[in-house]
Amino acid sequence: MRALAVEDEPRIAADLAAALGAAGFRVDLCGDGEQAWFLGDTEDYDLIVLDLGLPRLDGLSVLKRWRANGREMPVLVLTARGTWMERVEGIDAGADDYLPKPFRMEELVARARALVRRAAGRGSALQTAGALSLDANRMTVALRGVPVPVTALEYRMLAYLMLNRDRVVPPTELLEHLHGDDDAREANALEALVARLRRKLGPGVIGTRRGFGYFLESEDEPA
Amino acid sequence: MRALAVEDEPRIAADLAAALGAAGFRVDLCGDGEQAWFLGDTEDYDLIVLDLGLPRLDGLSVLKRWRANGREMPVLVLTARGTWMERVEGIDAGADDYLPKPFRMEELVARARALVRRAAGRGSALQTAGALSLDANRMTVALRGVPVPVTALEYRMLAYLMLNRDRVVPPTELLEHLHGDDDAREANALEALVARLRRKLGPGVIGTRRGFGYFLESEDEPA
DNA sequence: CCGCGCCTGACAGGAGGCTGACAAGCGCGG
DNA sequence: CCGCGCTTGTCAGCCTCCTGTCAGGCGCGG
Repeated sequence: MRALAVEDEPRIAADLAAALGAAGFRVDLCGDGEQAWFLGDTEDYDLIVLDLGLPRLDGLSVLKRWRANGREMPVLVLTARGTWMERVEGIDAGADDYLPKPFRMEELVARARALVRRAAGRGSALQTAGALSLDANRMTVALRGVPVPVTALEYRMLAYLMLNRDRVVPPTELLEHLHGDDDAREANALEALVARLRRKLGPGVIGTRRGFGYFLESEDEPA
Repeated sequence: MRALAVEDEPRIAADLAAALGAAGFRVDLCGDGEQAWFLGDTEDYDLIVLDLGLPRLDGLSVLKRWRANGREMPVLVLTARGTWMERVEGIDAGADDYLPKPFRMEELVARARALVRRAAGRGSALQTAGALSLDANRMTVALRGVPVPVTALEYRMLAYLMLNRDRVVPPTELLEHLHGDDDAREANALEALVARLRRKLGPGVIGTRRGFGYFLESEDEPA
């Protein structure tokens, strides 16, 4: 678990390093805005504690640059200037949490842990098959990274096919999974569902094995 | 949260009352030094905003008497004569913060909050998602920095969604969290709650994934 | 070339979700 | 102790979007 502490005041920096270190982080220290920006942009940190008052490059600018470059690591912002405007700016710049000085070290560590915990829960629920990817957390579907709007039923169908990839799933099994077994529906309902999905996803995603059922295509095999 | 505003100029006094009131304080007004001293000495305020130029008894003297009597409440001093010497005097007299006239009301409110927070012995903890920010200590909600009045139940709902950001939360889970699991409520109660919150927060904050649940929108993804 | 299986567009019924109104519960102040 | 306002669950109506059904057409396999 790596952490970067950006703080120009040596005493506070030392305290930060000690507290985060005791909490199990491997801590890098940095007291300069430009260096902080470089480190955060090139290294992989699990957490960054960022003071706003920095030499050479302001903390808010550093944060904005990171976010502009797509860096998503959790950032905990510290500031002595706890005015209303500062807060709004910090939030807009993409801070995940905010702590005004003075603060108790225990609280910072607690908040840092919460941030890391939250970040860990992100994005791990992604399943992919070919160009298709499902996010089980957000219940969303993306094709080649482009989000595709799907309904609840459509999503469940894709999820089931994803679960049974490299296998042809019979229509009866799909219907049974999508609805209660007791519910009797015409086979055409499934076909309509597949048709609607194919219209959204395009060809080469859901394949048909005539007489057997449906399956997810691997996409890399030339049609 | 009670506040006392000591200011003899009626227009400024009215502005103070309005701003502090909007910030969640219950405000007492007072334009007289002796009365201010009496109030501050006998009532329990969480914050006092004190103008220095007062009739009958000077603001600094009032402040000194309070401190001499062991009154520890946070005092924010206002003065038109914003010289350096004045400031030192104010701090020596026991002021916790100092604001020269003219000032922006937002800054006064921000400093007032900071004082109250500091007096409470802990820093405020902000969590943000998109344009939304929650203050876990004060149980307040702000949208793009603008405070939004929410009820306790509404706050808990937002807090739970914030805790599970980047995830669609099923209605059953939300209901279970908001009330005891044993408590059986109609699903419509949740919908009504969401509707009321959306009326306060506007669109683009609480999203719906039909058939799955609710989630906090990240501000840039239009579902 | 034939037939069956699958696909597709259109459509209507219905479920899920939204909203305004209302009333009971609750705390707070007088 | 009473009254008032705020909060919140419930209800009914409405609206949107989903989804099953139907009819017809295409195409693969024989």
